[in-house]
Amino acid sequence: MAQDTTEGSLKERGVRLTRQRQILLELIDKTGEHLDAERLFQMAKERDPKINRVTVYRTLKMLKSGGLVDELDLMHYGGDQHYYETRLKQEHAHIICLRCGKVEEFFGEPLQRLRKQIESHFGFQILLARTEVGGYCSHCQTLRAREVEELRESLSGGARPDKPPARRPRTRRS
Amino acid sequence: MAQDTTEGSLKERGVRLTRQRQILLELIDKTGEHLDAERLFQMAKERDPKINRVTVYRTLKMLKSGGLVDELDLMHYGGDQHYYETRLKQEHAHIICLRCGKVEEFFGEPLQRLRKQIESHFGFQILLARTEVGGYCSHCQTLRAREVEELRESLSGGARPDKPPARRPRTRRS
DNA sequence: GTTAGTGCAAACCTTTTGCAGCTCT
DNA sequence: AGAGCTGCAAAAGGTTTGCACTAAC
Repeated sequence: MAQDTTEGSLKERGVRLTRQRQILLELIDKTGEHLDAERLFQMAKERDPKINRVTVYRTLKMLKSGGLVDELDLMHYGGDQHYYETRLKQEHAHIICLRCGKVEEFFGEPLQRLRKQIESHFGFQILLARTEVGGYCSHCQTLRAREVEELRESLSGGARPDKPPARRPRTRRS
Repeated sequence: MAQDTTEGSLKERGVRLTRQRQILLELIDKTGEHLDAERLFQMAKERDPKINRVTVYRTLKMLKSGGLVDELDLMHYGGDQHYYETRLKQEHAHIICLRCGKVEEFFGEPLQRLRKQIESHFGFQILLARTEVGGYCSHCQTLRAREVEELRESLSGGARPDKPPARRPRTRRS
């Protein structure tokens, strides 16, 4: 019987529910984080060591074009990969702290208002929407101010001219 | 004398205004389209055949981290590259037709409202914001309906099971 | 039994990096 | 003069593709 999940939605369309897809769907639906393909692959490998990275990409592509997941890039914090999340949740914006990387979700009504304005203003039929916001979270604002101050001091002291923003180092593959 | 442009802003920071940068800045500031790195490179090459693709990437990176341009991806219509635009304009959302590729810009006040809500709700300091919307423009909605109908007919006729969405073919480089 | 889906290897596109030489200021 | 920038070549990261084999229905 088709459940009220991504899995159910696929069954109805006659998409085959392979073991690999079951694993991936459960990870995407039940994991509370925003996963990128590589991370998803690593997690899936724990349940099926034989699973291939390509299968992850193909599954994500299928889910995306089927409107079952949304693709984000979280302002490219951490690199150029894409992140994925189910569409089971209500529409929301993503708020990314550019210093600590924390991601918040915003569900307020201004989003629906914006959506409706766009639809009526252009006579546009919206299929996907995505709002991403980058900046400093309340916690990092003070820390950031301190960093800037220290930077200024070290400059007059004659030290390094600039500090690259904290980025996740590019991951090398096995 | 520093003009009220991206160029002026760079001079004030002591960034060198090389010939290459002048070309790129003018293209970005004055071109009405959303350019990706490759396109920008091709256009720049017409004015300076010696210019290198790497210089384009480095300039874009510098402008982005300096807050002088915004980076978009227009819902990955046309591929995985990024698009760039000056920040001289007021904040706006991008509306992309997934069928014809046309990009509209939305400047309405719901955007400011959304921004303020997010700032006050999380105590967040916004540095960048980006809203991208994909769907069908008013013109393509009817055409799309017709396509779906034709697809249905051809299916019962026993023809091809699916039609890949119209995508710009991946460009091979010289 | 069919046909969609998988794994593997190799390709692809976009972007970044190291380094020697050039050029703005 | 000298730090900052460029060009070139080469690499990296993320993703896609071709093809023979496997497994879901």
